[in-house]
Amino acid sequence: MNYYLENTKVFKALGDPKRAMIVDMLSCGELCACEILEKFEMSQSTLSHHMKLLCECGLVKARAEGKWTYYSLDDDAIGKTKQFFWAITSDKENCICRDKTNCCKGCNENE
Amino acid sequence: MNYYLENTKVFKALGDPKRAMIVDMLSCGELCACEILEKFEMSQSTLSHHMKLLCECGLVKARAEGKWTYYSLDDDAIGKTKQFFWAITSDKENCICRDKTNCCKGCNENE
DNA sequence: ACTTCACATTGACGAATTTCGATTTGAAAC
DNA sequence: GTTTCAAATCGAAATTCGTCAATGTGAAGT
Repeated sequence: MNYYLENTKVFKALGDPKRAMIVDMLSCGELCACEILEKFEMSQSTLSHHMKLLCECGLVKARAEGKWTYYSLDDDAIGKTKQFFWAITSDKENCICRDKTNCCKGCNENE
Repeated sequence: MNYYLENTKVFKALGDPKRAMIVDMLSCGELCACEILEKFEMSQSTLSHHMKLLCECGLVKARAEGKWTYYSLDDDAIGKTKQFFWAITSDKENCICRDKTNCCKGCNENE
């Protein structure tokens, strides 16, 4: 899959203030869905949807235990995201702005 | 304005692969709109819209010079974003998950 | 003044996102 | 086996987003 498309999924997920807040809550350790839900004024189905998005972008891991689902942050994904953010905001030798080809090709494609 | 809402605007802007790519291009120095447009398959009005979003979230600065508009990254905004990302993904003493109040209040409000 | 050029703005459209209530699933408790 | 509980899934409604063609604006060139 395309480099930018893949890496921006995390940013898209963090672009919602409630999801950013959920990540903030998980940064101190694993929580189950019901514990997270207590802090918000949203329906259970809405939270479930947000958690699915956070899992799909890789930032959050889900662990089922009995009736409960425990969520926690994925350190690898966090590290990769930091790297990507650093990469696109730092000067470098082989900057794409110096790439003579039209580099938009594939920027929006799914694979 | 609310802490999360304010800081997630940058992530929302970076949630689009084309905008992330524009930031990547600007990381090596100032560029005018026409230089950016060359690299993409999008209309001029669409690019203008993307640049407006990047400016509104603070990540990009615009500088008018004659007919041209030059864009560059805002180092302060980049630093603040790194700090915010670090804050919501690192363990800390006063984690919001230990906050006994319903901390959703204001999470989605405009001020 | 008129034209041209670079860019911004407007208005419109389909696509994606956010949200909810209702329902389903799957595990535990009785 | 029935009930209960936690969470996921399924429509459906409202809103936001990405995109474009058309138009507006403001500076430079003629």
